[in-house]
Amino acid sequence: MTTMKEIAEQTGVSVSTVSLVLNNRDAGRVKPRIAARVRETAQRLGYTSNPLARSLRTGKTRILGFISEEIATTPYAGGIILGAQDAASALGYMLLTVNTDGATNEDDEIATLKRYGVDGFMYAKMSNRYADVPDSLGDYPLVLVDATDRAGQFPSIEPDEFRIAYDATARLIGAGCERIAYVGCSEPMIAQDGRLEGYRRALEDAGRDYDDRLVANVLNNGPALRDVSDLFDRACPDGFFCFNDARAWYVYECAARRGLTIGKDVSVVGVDNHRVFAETFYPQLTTVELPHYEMGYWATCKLVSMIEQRDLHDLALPRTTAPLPPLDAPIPAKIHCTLIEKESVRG
Amino acid sequence: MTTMKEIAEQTGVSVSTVSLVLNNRDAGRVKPRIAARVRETAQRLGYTSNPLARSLRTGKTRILGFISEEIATTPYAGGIILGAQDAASALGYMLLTVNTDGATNEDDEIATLKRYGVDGFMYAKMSNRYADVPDSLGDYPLVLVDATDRAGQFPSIEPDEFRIAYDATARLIGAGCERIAYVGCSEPMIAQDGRLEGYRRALEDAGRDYDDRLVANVLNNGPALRDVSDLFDRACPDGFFCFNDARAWYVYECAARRGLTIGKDVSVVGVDNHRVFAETFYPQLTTVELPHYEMGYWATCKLVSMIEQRDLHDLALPRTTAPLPPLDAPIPAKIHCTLIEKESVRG
DNA sequence: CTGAAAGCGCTAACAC
DNA sequence: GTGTTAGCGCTTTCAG
Repeated sequence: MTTMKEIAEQTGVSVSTVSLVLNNRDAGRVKPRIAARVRETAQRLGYTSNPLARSLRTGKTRILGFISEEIATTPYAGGIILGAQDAASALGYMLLTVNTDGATNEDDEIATLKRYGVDGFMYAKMSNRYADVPDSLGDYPLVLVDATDRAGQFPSIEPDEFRIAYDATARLIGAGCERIAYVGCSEPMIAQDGRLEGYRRALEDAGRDYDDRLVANVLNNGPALRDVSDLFDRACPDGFFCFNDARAWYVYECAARRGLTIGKDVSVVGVDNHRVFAETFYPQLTTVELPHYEMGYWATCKLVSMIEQRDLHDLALPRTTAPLPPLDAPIPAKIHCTLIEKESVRG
Repeated sequence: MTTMKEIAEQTGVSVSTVSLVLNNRDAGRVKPRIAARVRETAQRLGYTSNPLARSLRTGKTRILGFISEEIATTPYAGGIILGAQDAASALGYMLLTVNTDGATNEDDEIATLKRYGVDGFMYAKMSNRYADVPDSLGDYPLVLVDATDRAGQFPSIEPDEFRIAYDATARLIGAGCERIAYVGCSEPMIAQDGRLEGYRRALEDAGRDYDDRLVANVLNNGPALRDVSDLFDRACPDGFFCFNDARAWYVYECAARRGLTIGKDVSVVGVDNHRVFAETFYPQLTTVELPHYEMGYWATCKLVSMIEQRDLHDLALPRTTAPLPPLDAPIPAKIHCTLIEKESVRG
């Protein structure tokens, strides 16, 4: 690793001059000719800055702490982290990712991240819910991902749950379904509340009555299969909007047991259906892919914008081949899905 | 953040003394009484070391670089990372995780990790295969995870593929299956080669002939379903060993279309079957859970042992509630699965 | 315009 | 036994 000192020696200038030039603070301070020579040697020697040494003076490490509680329990955590990493990489940051199982070790992990000098934190949940931000995070720049701060103190990046459900239900209506069911989640959370409301509103806007006999909110466990089975028996739905892939699987299973074919006898729109299913077994299936990657990406941009006091939308410099959809605009999923940004109250 | 300087001032000693004490290098160098007072103020002020400042002198950051190529494309990446993080945390390290999509940005990401001063690297694949280690990693401590270095230069932590298949097949034999099929992967890789061999050997050890009409090696795509379907038709298997969950799903689907019940008409042992399936729909199913968490955990221990020149098995200090299985010994899965450690040739 | 000097928090020779 | 000193790589006054 070449250092500024080496560049200074080889160019015949002082370290301070090198520092000025290489940080682009040389306008009107260093002679262009000298600056050029410095840059040239830096180039030649393949200089890259040592962010750790820099941080000792500046107090900024360009490291971001990413806190997630269920990295291992869902297949979708990866998407968020990937997006966050790409954005961080494009913006010259690194991600220090930690996992907290419940709240037991959370404060420890946060303390460790602080020791490593992170400039800010992302606090990610794997399904949109209200979250209590640990006190220890209070004095740092912080963005919530797929969650909302219950206290309204911190900004967040989350999917537009209402619209997901509204669009999904509208599509089922458009497909000619008469009895559209919603298989939701019985835990209260933003994702569930927003989607139930979107489902209801889409029905009402189409001049139909909301009928709670068509709704089954279940957990992801044994009794769920029976509950969904009951839903089939009591309401004979011909269309299903499913909260997530696990819920959709109950529907597939119940349909299979009744000899009903997905895409022919019953229509299904699910959120985050596992690709193997959607593509291989049920090509008729309509899926809404939650914008995990985009959430991670935008959350990182947001966080960096807070840290550097820059405008959020100046920061979107995707390095990925596919263009990143703007916040609050349709993103490329099989059904439009919108990302929303919630500002903090105090913001 | 309190510094050594503050501790020194408050205790009335010099910074060097504080440093000696707090690094436990005070034996016979600092008076016990003084050492005790230093420790006491450190405690009182809640001192935690600044690893970045330390690294400037020592050249060691206690940061590990974790390189993975498909963090987002498989639900299992999380398990490996989680295990790696837990081990790192227990050993006083942090993980800097980067994702490389193919080889395009790999060298960039590696360079960045080096700039951040990582002490060593883990290079993880998401299914056991031969890997070409990038040259840029050559001069660092390195452990491969779920992969083997093609050049045999670097150590690796991987599952015992042969034994997975051997045990799975033996279980099917024990369950009374007469015509046991293997639904494998048509890409050549360690996982596939080892499992096919384990399957074959288990049959032979039971005095049966290997019959390639009972084997269908497929990709995870459209034609796969037809190939598995053909397997059903040509060989009428009553037992299946499946390479992974995607392969198992083809079997479920084919069985369902023929009115066959899993666990009654056909027995299935699959690797990494998705939990929702295994537990909710097919409780009769036997699954082999790959030890993802353990791989990440042991790989980290191995890497740290190389960095610190300590014995690997002194390092296993699991912080998790469940005890971590030793290397090369049965681990708690529904079928025993063994982890093996491959030493580097030069090691 | 450029360089010398101080210092971020810490470690490690080397004096005393 | 303990303190002084120098220095890791970098930024940032402040002289000149």
